[in-house]
Amino acid sequence: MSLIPRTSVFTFQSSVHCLHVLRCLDEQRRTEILCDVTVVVENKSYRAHRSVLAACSDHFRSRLSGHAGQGLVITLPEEVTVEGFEPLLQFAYTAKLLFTRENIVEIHNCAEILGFHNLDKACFDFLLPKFFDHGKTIPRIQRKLCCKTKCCQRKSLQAKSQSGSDGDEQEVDHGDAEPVLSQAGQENGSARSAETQSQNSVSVSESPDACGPSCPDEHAGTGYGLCPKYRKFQMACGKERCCLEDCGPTEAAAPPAQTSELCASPCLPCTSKENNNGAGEPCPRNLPETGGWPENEVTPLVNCLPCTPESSTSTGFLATADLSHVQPAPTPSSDIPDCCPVGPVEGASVVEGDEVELGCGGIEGPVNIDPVDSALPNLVQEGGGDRSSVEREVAEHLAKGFWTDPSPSQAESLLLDPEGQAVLGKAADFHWLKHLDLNASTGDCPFLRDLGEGVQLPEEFRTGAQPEKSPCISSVNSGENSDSDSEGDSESYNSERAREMQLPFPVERISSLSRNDFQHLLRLQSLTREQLDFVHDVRRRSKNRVAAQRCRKRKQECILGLEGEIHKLRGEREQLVEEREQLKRRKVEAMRSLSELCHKVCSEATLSPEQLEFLAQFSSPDCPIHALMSSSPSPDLSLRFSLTLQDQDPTAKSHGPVLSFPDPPRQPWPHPLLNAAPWISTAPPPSLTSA
DNA sequence: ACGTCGTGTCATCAT
DNA sequence: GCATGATGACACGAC
Repeated sequence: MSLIPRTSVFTFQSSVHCLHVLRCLDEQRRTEILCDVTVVVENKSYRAHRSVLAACSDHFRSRLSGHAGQGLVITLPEEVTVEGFEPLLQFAYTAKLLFTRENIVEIHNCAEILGFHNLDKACFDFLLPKFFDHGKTIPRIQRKLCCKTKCCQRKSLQAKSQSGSDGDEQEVDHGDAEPVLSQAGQENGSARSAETQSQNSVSVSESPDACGPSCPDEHAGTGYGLCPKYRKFQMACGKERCCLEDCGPTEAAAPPAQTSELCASPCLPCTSKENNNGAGEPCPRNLPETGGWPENEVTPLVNCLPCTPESSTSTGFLATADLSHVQPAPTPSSDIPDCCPVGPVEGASVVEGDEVELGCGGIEGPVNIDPVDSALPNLVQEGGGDRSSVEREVAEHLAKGFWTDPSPSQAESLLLDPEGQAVLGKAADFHWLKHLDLNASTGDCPFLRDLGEGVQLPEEFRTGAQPEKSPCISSVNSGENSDSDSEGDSESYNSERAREMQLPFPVERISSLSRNDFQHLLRLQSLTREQLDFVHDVRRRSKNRVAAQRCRKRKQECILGLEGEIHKLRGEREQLVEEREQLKRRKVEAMRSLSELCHKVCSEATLSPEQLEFLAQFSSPDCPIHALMSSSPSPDLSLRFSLTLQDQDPTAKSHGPVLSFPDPPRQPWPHPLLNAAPWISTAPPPSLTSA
């Protein structure tokens, strides 16, 4: 069927669509298993499940209620067209709405006629003006931010870390240049084909937390699904897994709740079964009723790609559009005001069919999206030729906006290199988002609105001075919400892995249990070798993480303690220095007093030579005693007492000479002078008594 | 572009 | 021998 030649896909988050159920139902619908109703639209009939239709549409619910049996045929009103109904039917089963500028109105009408739930009116209110307002015919696709920084980190980490060292892994996991879709094709070689066919789809999940850190699909296709933090371990253990495992059968087998936890949005991972549909076939889930999307038509997004900028934007878009002829061009964004970004949209999956008119501002430049030739490597490789500014813009986005290094060479290498593609997502420069008309409030944007009340467009965007980053993406990539990413990242990743391995107990117990309890738990559970390895590794990392935190805390406390001790010692030192200066001042004062006393004694009393000599020991040179001593020398005393003047301290020089005993007096105590100097204390000095 | 900081992980050793 | 804790070293992202 001619399905939406120029298509955009918006993936709406809806709790109604249980991913798992949807997956199964859509599979059944396509294979007409358990289909109990036939819907006739115009001249076409569609097999479906009445329960699904009734759940999604008031019209169907009213018409199906009270009817039983398998042969029920419902003919829709004439107002309902195939063009409008098919996307709605697809939406009912996949929660993905594929629309184009041409059919968006038709879809809107059909949705209103059929009373489709979960197609927020605001979506149309938001989309329609974007497509048709201002007299512009350029569909504007609002991007919704979805992925979390950790996703980006992980991918970029993997991209980085795996560069050069994970060649094998890359070959296995990201051998296909199309990361977005690789998830769908990891099970077998045919998956690659599916990816190739799906390359013209841009997938973006709609919920910020739709694809959290643990979103397995983020790894899909890229093969960078491994949490970089564990890459070494994973590599060592040979556990490298691509989305094959992350988004593959294991996840499909996961309970819906878990699946939705991984990807809350209806980004349904392709199951292995789906992927086994055959080479060259896109994921059946994403296929229209005809069994596959026409080559030039849209392939719905793939699962949770949008988790990360890489997947959601760069890779997603890269995968979608055949930009092989598009070259990065220095086309200023300003040159194309209100240009609709071609890139993938967070919260909305943009699937570009072939000949998608991306022209903006009157410039209509079809971007030929060949599902077959739209391999990424061609993106920048080939020359430009005649390309519209839009194409150049797209190329610029790809070349500059999606990776850090805008240099074409590196961009090319990135495109050519699977690991490089993961790096694409690392880029936070979504400058092309400036073309979005984001003047509308977040409330007007159903995708932004889904992000929660806390999401606010930056002032630049509200005022028109739009920065390089998309408000939707910026909040995700800016790391604003990544405060608790680290641990949450690990835990979510472990949880994801635990689900993949179908661990019979919650991963939280691995690290929370005591040693005995943990071993007891392992004894109770008959785990496979892989599960045991995983469990032990999780426990080891968890313990070590806590130990490292303790260690660092102790180290930090030790540093703080040492700093405090240094501060304290410095204070003590200053106090001691001050005390020393004070003692020096007192000493000088004492010497001055003594000299004065000497002057007084010499002037008032008549002393014998012995008395003079004794006093001279404790007097300064300027004391008259010295003058008297020189006039009447006493050889005996001079022998017994050597009076020396010396500087005891460099600082003491300024205070004058100080008398001291170079040697302890050998004369036995009491000194004979004591009799001559009775005012002197009879208490022997300690030095003398000890001697 | 570069340095710093925080964190997780791994390897190693000690208990 | 194994589990666990401590710690240095490394990688990585964020700033």
